[in-house]
Amino acid sequence: MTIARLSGRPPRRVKGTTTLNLIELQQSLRERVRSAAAARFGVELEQVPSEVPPRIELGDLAFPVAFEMAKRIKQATGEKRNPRAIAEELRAELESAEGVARVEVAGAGYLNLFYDRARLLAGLSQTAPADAPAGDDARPKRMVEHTSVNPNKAAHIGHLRNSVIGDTFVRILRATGERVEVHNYIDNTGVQVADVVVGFIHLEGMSLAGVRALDASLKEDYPFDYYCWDLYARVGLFYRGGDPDAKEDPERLKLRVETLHALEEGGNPTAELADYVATRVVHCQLDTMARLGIRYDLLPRESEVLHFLWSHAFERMKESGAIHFQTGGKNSGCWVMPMETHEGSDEFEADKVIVRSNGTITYTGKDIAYQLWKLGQVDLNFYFKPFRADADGRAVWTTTSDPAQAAGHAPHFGRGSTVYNVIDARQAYPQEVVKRGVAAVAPQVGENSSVHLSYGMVTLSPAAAEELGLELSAEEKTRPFVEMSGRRGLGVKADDFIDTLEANALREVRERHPDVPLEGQQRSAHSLAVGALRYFLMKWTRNSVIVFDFKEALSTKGEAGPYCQYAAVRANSIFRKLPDGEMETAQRLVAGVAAGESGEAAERVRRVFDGEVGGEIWALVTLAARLPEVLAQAASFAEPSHLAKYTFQLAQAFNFFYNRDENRILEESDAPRRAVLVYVTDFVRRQLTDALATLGIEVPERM
RNA sequence: GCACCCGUAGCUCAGUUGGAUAGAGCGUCUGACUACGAAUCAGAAGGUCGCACGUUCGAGUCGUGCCGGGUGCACCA
Repeated sequence: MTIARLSGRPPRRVKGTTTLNLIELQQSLRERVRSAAAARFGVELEQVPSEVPPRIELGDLAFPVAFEMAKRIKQATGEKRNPRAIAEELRAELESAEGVARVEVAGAGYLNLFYDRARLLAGLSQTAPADAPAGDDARPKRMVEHTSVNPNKAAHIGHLRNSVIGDTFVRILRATGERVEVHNYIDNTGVQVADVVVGFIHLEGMSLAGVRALDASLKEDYPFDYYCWDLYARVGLFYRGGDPDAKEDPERLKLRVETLHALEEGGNPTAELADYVATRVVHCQLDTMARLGIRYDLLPRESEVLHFLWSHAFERMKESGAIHFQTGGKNSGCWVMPMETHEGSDEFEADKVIVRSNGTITYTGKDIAYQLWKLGQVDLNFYFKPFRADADGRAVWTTTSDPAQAAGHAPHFGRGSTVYNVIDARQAYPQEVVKRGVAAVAPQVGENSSVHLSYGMVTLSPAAAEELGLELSAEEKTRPFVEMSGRRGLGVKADDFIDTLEANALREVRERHPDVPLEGQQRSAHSLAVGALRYFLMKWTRNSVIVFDFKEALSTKGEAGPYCQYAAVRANSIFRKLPDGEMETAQRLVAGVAAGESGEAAERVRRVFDGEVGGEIWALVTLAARLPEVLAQAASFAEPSHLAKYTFQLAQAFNFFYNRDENRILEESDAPRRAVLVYVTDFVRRQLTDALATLGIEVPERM
């Protein structure tokens, strides 16, 4: 990964040249505007906003600063100044800057800057070295929790949205130089696990040995997590006495409560069976995520939060006064956290119960405890042991209550500075409670250290639901979408869907490349399937609800991952055919022009960027150069879809460039022009490849 | 009742912390392949940015009020 970092120390300069870096250039121009505003007009600008003009003809960078200044001058002196006149005065100041060819005042008072294109080309495409490798423990650590699927069934497409958002966000943070720790929380003692355990024990009459035997007998096309998926749905039906529309039978629900209690208690046969089931399902889910290149550092388990962490966190909550014991009223006998900001009423209680009157802990309570640990606010550490190794050999760790199992060489987990929880938008309120709880217990870390990375759910179009064999009620048919439901067994299983994508992609690849060995075809098909799926889940802003439709999700045309991959593949294929040494020649030429060399060659390089076609090429270069800025923005807004949109735009711009007859590289006979085209294409494919990699998408060799 | 999210082209969605002529994809129509790879490209049609006030030099973006849709407000997770 070679991505310039935006914050911290400035990017290095290449020795012996005066190559300009785009970010440095913008900084220095901003400084010029600021000092000129102060010197000529006595206006102190705290920040100098800049923007990219809507069209390349309007320039490379614009400062809409004259409007604000006119207002300030009027406020200070009462004198009315025309924004255009102000802009005119600032213009000369900017025009003399190195790397700026000219400045125009446009519209009502925009300052539009045109860069010296040929001169800047080398600097734009110069990417700073990647940041210090992880292991630098001094840097603050970002904690990202995602996936966290209940370990009682196979993951579906809705879970994938969570994982892909989380994983992409992790990649974005790392690309901007952040230190990141990734958690996948395992709720191994919750209701959902209890329900499948009820299924195994009471519907199937199995003991742990029986479950093991069953597991061993299952075939590849119907693995353990699929079995649990169906069993879980059967248990849901069982609670309702066999009628999906009936109410749950309180007598049958007693089995759930008993089981849940046994799981929380631990150290009994039911808990052992549950542990086997949950662990096996986690392995399956990890396999699914690994297909998409998603991995984790740590799998913290609820059983350890409960048995190990809770008592410490509970003490801190009590000491700090964040919670108190209720002796009367509706919540009598409970430990509650007051939520003053929330209006209470007869119907809705304002206070949030943390510990129930029967002594058990609510989900919110556990979450506050866990969150406090992640932020290093509980004076206790878990024991850790390796869970398994990833395909690349790196260990994924998990927690354990058993000191005998603890590894002596575990990494230093926890003690993060900021925690990002990827959780769906419906849990906004409980997340708010957790955030408040953490801040109440540990005011020094405050509310800002907890970020709820919320996202809308993935629902099914009625057509998709019917394709899955669901009979829709009349009411459901009128709705724009149908919610997925594990309880009803309704959902698009992640592995099934990836299989379909791979099969489709393989068919296309085989058609185009019948000579390539099957293994190579499958590799490409896999990359394309991952590209299609990850892009599909990433192209929406987090807020929007995705209505899943098979046709749309399977499409590889238009705004889709394969479109972006295709642009990179085409660029790469040019370089496969390019004579040896031509890339190096191009680099020398561009570097020479950047260093201020004059002469006929430099002049011809300059001319490449003239005119309409030249303007288009330049627009492509500046768009490609914007990747670091986009990454920084995606990171600070916590909105990975910005990167997806940018990647698509870059691919689109490249295709536009590529399709122009004037830009056919291998047929270009003018040597300097050809060199510039080679140089630009190489830069764009590198940026495109980096952008895709940050989205978790590889560029296949062929497609 | 209270809180949060959403309303932009026929459909699905972007819109860079208030900026220039509101953009994509899909769909529709018209064109371009003995290919630096057509999973592509060029072009056309398509919008009172839910409505009304307000703030501002400037509003899809900010404020207020309506209208319409979604979600949440458990001793469930």
